[in-house]
Parts: sequence; C-alpha cells; structure tokens
Amino acid sequence: MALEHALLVALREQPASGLELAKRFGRSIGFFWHATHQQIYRVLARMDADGWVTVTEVAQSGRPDKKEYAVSPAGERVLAGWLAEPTPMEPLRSELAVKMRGASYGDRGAVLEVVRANLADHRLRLAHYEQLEKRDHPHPEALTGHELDQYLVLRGGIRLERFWVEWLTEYLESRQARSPEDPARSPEDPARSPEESR
Amino acid sequence: MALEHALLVALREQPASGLELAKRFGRSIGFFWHATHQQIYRVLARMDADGWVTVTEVAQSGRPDKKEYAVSPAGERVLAGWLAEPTPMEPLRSELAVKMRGASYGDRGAVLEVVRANLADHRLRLAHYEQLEKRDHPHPEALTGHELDQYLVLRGGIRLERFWVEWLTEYLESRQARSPEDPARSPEDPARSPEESR
DNA sequence: GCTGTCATGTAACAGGTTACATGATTCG
DNA sequence: CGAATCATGTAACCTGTTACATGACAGC
Repeated sequence: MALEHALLVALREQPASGLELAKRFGRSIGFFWHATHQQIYRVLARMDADGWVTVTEVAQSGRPDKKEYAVSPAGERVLAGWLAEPTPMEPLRSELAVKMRGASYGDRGAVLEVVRANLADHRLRLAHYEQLEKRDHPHPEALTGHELDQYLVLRGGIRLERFWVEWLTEYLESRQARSPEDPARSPEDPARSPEESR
Repeated sequence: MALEHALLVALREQPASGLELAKRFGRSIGFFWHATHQQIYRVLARMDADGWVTVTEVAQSGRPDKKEYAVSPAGERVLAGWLAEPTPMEPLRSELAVKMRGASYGDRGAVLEVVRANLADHRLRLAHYEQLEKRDHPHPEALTGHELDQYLVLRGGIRLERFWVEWLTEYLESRQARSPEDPARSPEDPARSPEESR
C-alpha cells in the first residue's frame, strides 16, 4: 500500500501521464522505488476512482492523446496523512546475500563470478549517481525545501551503492585471499564434495 | 522464485521443521531475507511435491510431533544450479525514502519524527549485529568455508545498518541546520500551507 | 508498406501478507 | 481450568510480474 503514495509524491512534483510516470520511476524517484507501466495504470485507475487524482485528456501534435493526472485536494490530504504515519523498518531482501551465504553448497567459483558481476553493476550505478550529483546539485549548501529533499535522497542512493561496492569488495578480497578451494579443513559436510567445478 | 532457494540453503545448514525455519529467518539468514511461517509451509509443501526435500515425522517428548525437512539429492542439484546463475541487481524499495523526498507536501516536522524513529531502530539493530560479530566470530581471520561465508554476510548486515545510520543522520543534520520551517521561499505550492505542525 | 515509438490497457499468474483455525502439551 | 507455547495449516486478499493486445502516428 505504498505505490499509491509514491505516485502522489511524483504527481505533486509534476503532473504526468502513466507512461511518463513509469519513465520517471526509472530515474530520480527510482533510486528507492520502481514500478512498471502496467502496475502504474492499474493503481492510477484506482486512485482516480477514489478521487485522489484528476484526469485531463491532453491532445498532442503528432502523437496519441494522453491522460494527464494531477493530485486532487483529497489526494493531498491522503498524502499529508501518510507522510505523518510511522514507517516500519523494512527488511532488505537480497538474493545475492543468500548466494554468498550458501556458496559452499555449489560451485564457489561460479558464485564469485556472480558477485563480481554485481559489483561491476553497482560500481557503474555509483558512478552514474555521482555524476548526477555533480551536474544537478553543484552547490548543495545553498539548497532548501523540496530541492534539498531531492538532493538528500540522491545522497542516499550514492551511499547505498557505496555500501554495495564496499561490502562486495570485502567479500571478494576475503574469499580470494583465503582460497581458492579453501585448502583442507571443512568440518561440515564430511562425505560430499560440493566444491567441484562444473 | 527465491524463497525456495533460501530454504534450501537453510536446510543444508541444518534440517528443520517449518516453524524452526521461520524462527531462523528472523535471525542469521534474516539479515537479508525474511518469511513468515505461513509462506514457509506453503513453499515447503511445494518443494516436497517437487522432490526437492524429504520429510520425516519426528515425535517429540512433551510437544506435538514435527515434520523435519531435509534437502534431497535433487534439491542439492537445484541449489547448485541456482547458485551459479547470475543474479540481477535488485532495486531497493524504501517507503522512508519516498517520505523524505515528499516531505514538502505534508508536515515536515512529522516526517522528521518518522526519520528519527527509524534512525533509532537502525542504531539498535546495528548494536545487536556488532554484538553478534564479537560473540560469534571473535577471530575472523581464522575462518574458512561456510563459517567464513556466514561471517561475511553478517559483515554485510553491519555495513547496511551503518549505511542507514549515516544517511539518516546526514538527512536530519542537513534538515535541522537548514530549518526549522525553511524560512521564506517555497516556489512550489503558492496558495496552500502544508508546513503547519500537527 | 514496415518498423519504431508513444500511449493505454487486459489477463493470468506468482509471491507475499493478514486473519483465522486447530490441536497438543506445559505451567501456574 | 486457563493461558502460553509449539506446531501445522487454510482462505482471502493484495501486490507485483510477465505476456500479450491495440491503435495512432513518424520516418524510412
């Protein structure tokens, strides 16, 4: 029950059509939220039915019409109410972490490859975010209001990617220093030999 | 399609019943994964039907019987195959971040309260993880095999909580220094007055 | 005329959450 | 006897993902 509210924030920043919202969810707001257009259409329809948004058909030159959504006064009240509610701490769910933890039960080299690939992705994204920071917020100390909020959330995106890069680097360094193949001692799993390369 | 595999990892570490798994998912494995007992029972039933696990009814003294699940050879193959597959980078989804970004559209003081509460939670959890680290892994440089994997995933939990503490602290410091009430200038929202305290 | 993009959607399914139901046993 | 804990489950619902469908116009 939170995509609704993410959409309300996005629409208060700038009224938009379903597709435009989907694109924006790949960018700025997308540091910490994501949604596909199908989902957005569904939720938008419900929000319209509930009177949280208003719709205007907008004719465009050389393109199909679009429906532009904007937050209604009722939607503003809903948003303001939601913002003041406590948010429970959400547990992170990471498939990669499960693989790291379970690496002994398969081909450890393959898991290291998977981790390396993820590390590369996170490095790329970190570089991208840092570029955005430089380009869009060259003077952060002067920011106020919503612009400051946007900047601080981007900072979160940067810090999160740094977390990934540092953690995965620590993992790879420990794993590569203390292997390959973990010579001798594996007290668990006496009979089976799970470390064979495929 | 990943709870299955998380359960396979957990069951290879130690065969267990549905409830025991649910409890473990609140602890160690729970740094990066979580599931309720209802969900676990459902998935366990499917895994049994698919032949990934074997079940043994275990009579207990002074307690109801339990069904102990263990990974079957077929399950081991499934797990090994999954471990070698690439994992796509999962986007974090954070309600709190949406609130931080949208704070201008409601009562900013209330949002700061929400952030403070979350910061306190993350500090607590960080302290707990650091305690686990000290207690369960006093000599990390000597670890190998699965024990090293466990330690490194715990390290990830610690780093993640540090990320939260640092980010939310940065947010609060910037926000408290550069306010309260962001005197004057709010180019957005000329008519309405969303900053009133509740 | 074909391909690509903009734009909106439907349908089926998979995954996760919440509420409820049941039964045994221990402890006060 | 009542409450708490262990243990297993069902049912309803909500969310999210994937695949597909449709139509208009733009450019080659």
